[in-house]
Amino acid sequence: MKKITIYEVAKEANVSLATVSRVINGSSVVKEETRKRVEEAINKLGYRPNAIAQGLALSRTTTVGLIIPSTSISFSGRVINGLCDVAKIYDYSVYLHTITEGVTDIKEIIDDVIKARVDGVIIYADKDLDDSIKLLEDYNIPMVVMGNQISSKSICSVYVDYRKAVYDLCISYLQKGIKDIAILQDHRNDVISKLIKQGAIDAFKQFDLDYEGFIEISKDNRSTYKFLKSYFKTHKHEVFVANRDSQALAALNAATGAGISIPDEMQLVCMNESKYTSSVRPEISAYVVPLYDLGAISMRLMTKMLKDEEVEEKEKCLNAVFSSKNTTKE
Amino acid sequence: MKKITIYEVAKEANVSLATVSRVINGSSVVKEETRKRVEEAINKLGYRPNAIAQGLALSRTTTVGLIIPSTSISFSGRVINGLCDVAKIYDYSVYLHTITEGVTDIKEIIDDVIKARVDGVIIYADKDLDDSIKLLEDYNIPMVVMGNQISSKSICSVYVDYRKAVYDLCISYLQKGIKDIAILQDHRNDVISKLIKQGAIDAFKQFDLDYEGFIEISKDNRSTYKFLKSYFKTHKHEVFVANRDSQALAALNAATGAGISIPDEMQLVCMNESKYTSSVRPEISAYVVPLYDLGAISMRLMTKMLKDEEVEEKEKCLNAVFSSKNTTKE
DNA sequence: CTGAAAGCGCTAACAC
DNA sequence: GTGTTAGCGCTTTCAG
Repeated sequence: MKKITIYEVAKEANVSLATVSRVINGSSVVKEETRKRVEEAINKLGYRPNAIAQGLALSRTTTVGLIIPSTSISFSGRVINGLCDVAKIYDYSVYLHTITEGVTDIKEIIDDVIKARVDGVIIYADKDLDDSIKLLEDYNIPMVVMGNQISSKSICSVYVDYRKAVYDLCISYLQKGIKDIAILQDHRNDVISKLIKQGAIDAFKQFDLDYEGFIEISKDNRSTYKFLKSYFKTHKHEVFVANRDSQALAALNAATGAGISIPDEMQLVCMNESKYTSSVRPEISAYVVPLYDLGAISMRLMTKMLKDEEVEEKEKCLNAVFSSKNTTKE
Repeated sequence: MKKITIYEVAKEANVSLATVSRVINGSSVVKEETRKRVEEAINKLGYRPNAIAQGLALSRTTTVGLIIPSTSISFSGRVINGLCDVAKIYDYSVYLHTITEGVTDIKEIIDDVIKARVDGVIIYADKDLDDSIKLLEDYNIPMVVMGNQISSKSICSVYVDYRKAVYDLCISYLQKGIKDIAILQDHRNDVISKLIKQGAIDAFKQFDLDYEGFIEISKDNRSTYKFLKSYFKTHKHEVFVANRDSQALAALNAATGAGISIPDEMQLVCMNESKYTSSVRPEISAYVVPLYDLGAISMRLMTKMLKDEEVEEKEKCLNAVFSSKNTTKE
């Protein structure tokens, strides 16, 4: 199948290429008859407009760059689904870039998306990405940040309010007189980890208490499980909060292994429900985070920015909903 | 930051745009001094070559389309990592497309990648994608199929030999006189599910036996867990094989719930190890599938095809390695 | 309503 | 070595 261009179509339909272009873009009023003729020619020849040439002519690519840290890609599968589905609806293409710490330099990636002349960039910010964001801001390219609360002239963000979730959680426990609430650090998700901690701090402050239940995992621990296994030999808490599903699983196993009965002696809450938190026994009580929506809404926001539609909320907050299972009481 | 083109750079450096182009592409011999001058101009102006224009001029985009069924995207996170990492090395960009059954039409997606003039397409084939593949073949566009064994002039493939894995597994059990080996169907991964079944059939044939242990899950079952829960009320097997990690977890829970002790009464094997198969207790014996490699090798293969380098193996087989944990004996 | 022609930014012969 | 120029395929005024 040789490459066939707008010229071939024009010749076949006996019109000028301008007319073909008009038909393709469904623009100005083309006489019904000519349109028919052109469309037939297009079908006959199997013509597919060259998006590259269009991009060049329009200085617009209907393409967005998606930047995701490779560490969170499995976690963000559903995010990508939502994002792509919406992109499809609005006829945008998605350029995928993963950043692997130590391997891929974020600067290079930014360079790449700039070169590719994407119309916008959507970036999943599990770490502190201020630098990169500033870099992109210089290019004045519309940007949506997922997972972080931030905004500016050309930046919107969509995030899950983990802080509030933990805040509410802690408040409800504190009201029952339960104060020994431990929160496990999550190196992989700095930003979220900090938010979660903050939520607890804020809640405790309401009760005139200082929060001191944050458990730091020193960097040299090979795995959360290993760490917790020894941790639970000497510690126990009324409530234990983990961020990632795998951390919650690790906690469940380690605690059980150490003879701590869950939920009787210790309650366990995971901040990110997944099919795995409900695939273990006991099923882990967890917050259901609207991942698909996170991606979908981010992309929708992007389309709005690109069409210069008004964006009512530049920092869109999504709520995580608590789903009580069997690692918490009542 | 206004858009700055090769012309601006040329003017700034006091050379013609051809020279700038040469410098960018590190091509022909440019006098060291002029090169310096041009590079300074580039830096000063913050010039970034327009990949779109380059693509047009070269009729080559150094871009590959990646097509992934949205159902397997979480599963394929590591695949994507491998793929992107290698893409980065060879300076290719990745166009991501997810296909959601019932929502996105595969034909539309093929249309999109054609329009985008990608240099090649990498497609993750969990279902039977013969039609789509033929469609792409018409365009004579280099293609790498992941997860399926197939090849032709313009098609290579990288796959994991699940058939052989199961074959070996069955043989080893049969040699011990264990014949009651059940394999659970996996609707989500048709192709693999069939391969796994085939492996058993082949193994049993070696012992002059017909294999009859394939468990079909009728489509109307809401979840594997629900299905197995009632299944294990009346059934029990010496060995139970599941494909996906979540199916294995479901089997573990359902069986345990039904009072079947694992591995004593029933051994359990999962065909796809994940952090979750080893996050439950007992840890599930499973095959470690080189997902990262699957993506990395596929991309590497693609770069070879695109450079017309010789491809020694058009159907590259990857091996899954059995990792014995606590749901199997010895 | 349709055609002619000037770009969009870059590459690659072909001259000089 | 470096500059000139003709495209790559499409959109978009501007005429007609």
